[in-house]
Amino acid sequence: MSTETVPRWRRLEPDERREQILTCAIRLFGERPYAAVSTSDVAREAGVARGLINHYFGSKRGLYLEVVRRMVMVSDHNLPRPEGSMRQKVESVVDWLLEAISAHGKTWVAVIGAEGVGDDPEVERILAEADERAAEYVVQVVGPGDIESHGEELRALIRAFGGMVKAAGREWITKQTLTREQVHLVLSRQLTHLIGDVFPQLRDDAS
Amino acid sequence: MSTETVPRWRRLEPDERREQILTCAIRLFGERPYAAVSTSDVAREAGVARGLINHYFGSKRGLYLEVVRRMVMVSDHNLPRPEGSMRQKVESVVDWLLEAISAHGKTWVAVIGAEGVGDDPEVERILAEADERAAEYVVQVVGPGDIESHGEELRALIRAFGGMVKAAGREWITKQTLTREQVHLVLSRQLTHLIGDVFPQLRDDAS
DNA sequence: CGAATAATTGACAATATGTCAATACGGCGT
DNA sequence: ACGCCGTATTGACATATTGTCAATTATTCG
Repeated sequence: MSTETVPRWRRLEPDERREQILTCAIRLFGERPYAAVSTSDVAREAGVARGLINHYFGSKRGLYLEVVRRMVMVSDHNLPRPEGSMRQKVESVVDWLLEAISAHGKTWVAVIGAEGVGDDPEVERILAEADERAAEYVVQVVGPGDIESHGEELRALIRAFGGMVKAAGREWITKQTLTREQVHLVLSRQLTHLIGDVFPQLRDDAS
Repeated sequence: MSTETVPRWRRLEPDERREQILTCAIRLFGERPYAAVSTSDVAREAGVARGLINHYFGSKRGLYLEVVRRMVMVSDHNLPRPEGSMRQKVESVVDWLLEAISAHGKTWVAVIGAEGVGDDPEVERILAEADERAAEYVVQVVGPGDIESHGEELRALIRAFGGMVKAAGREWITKQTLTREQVHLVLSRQLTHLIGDVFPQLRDDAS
């Protein structure tokens, strides 16, 4: 006769439990808009009590912010530092950008997709930081050597270019109106033109 | 002795009341994220009972969608049809884009600002339609005459370019890292390059 | 001036979120 | 093996928010 008492719930390490809840939250927030996902949904999905979510993330908003952070975070490691001609470097950078996009795939689209009205300052900050990092990397690789001055303008240009990268990514991934090769061509050419022609003129005008 | 009975509330025409509520909603949703705006807030702001919001817009989400629509809607009227050289036409189109942006100002930024994770299909649809209209207009003005074929690719390119327009707009309006003149220069040059050099090559490659 | 119409209200029910004391899992020492 | 203890986890409670709808009242029309 089995006197084994089966535990009603498993006790996990905080980091572990946090991660598990976060995984479920990422999926649900990726499928439905914020308001359509209740903390009960997340709790049920994770198989835990709803209160545990508040214990680990404070509030629903806290959980949401963590999801956003996790989704846009890019590991600073193994960032390639391509060498060679400008053309080669540009193509490498664009390749890296597209790779980052396809890696996240559908999830990525949900992240950068416009929810519409109502910009949450904190969300804004997280996304802005991710954009800034990507821009910084691009500048490091394909930027001209002499950016002691007007470096801020250059980064601003690259961030603006980043908007085109995202939009082109949507055309490729979700709308499928462009192939990856086409997107690669367009972004490479545009970036080359931006760095080689537009930025110099902008710099000269400002002098 | 005044026997005048002052009415507790004014009775407005449905269109009028709808508009009034919508105005308040636009302001509030522009200031705070969706979840941080309660229908009670909107009702209080408009000086009406909360139930009236549901009467006119069905649900909070319905009100929100209406706000989004109103914010991204561009009147199809008085769209300029600039003539002249390609350079002039491009500059006119870019001017129009920037004008549309500055008209809405801060509000506009909130609209196209990424809320983060969780793409509402309906919101997505509204924004996509607005983008499509803008792209169509740009193609009509600065597109090459012979777009009987590859017109879809061209519109896709312009929509991608639209992403850069928005991002550049943010740099100008909110971050103030670029001036309007600088943004104008960048977008004009990039659009010219896109239409004149990139698209032809893309078309030839696909032939 | 009185009745009809419809805009508007306010109360009610259902659902979602945040809080916290009580509970029970599981490691640790004996 | 066994019981103790730290703490991960629960579950109930209080509050806030949303949607519904019959009752109310401002306004129009004869």
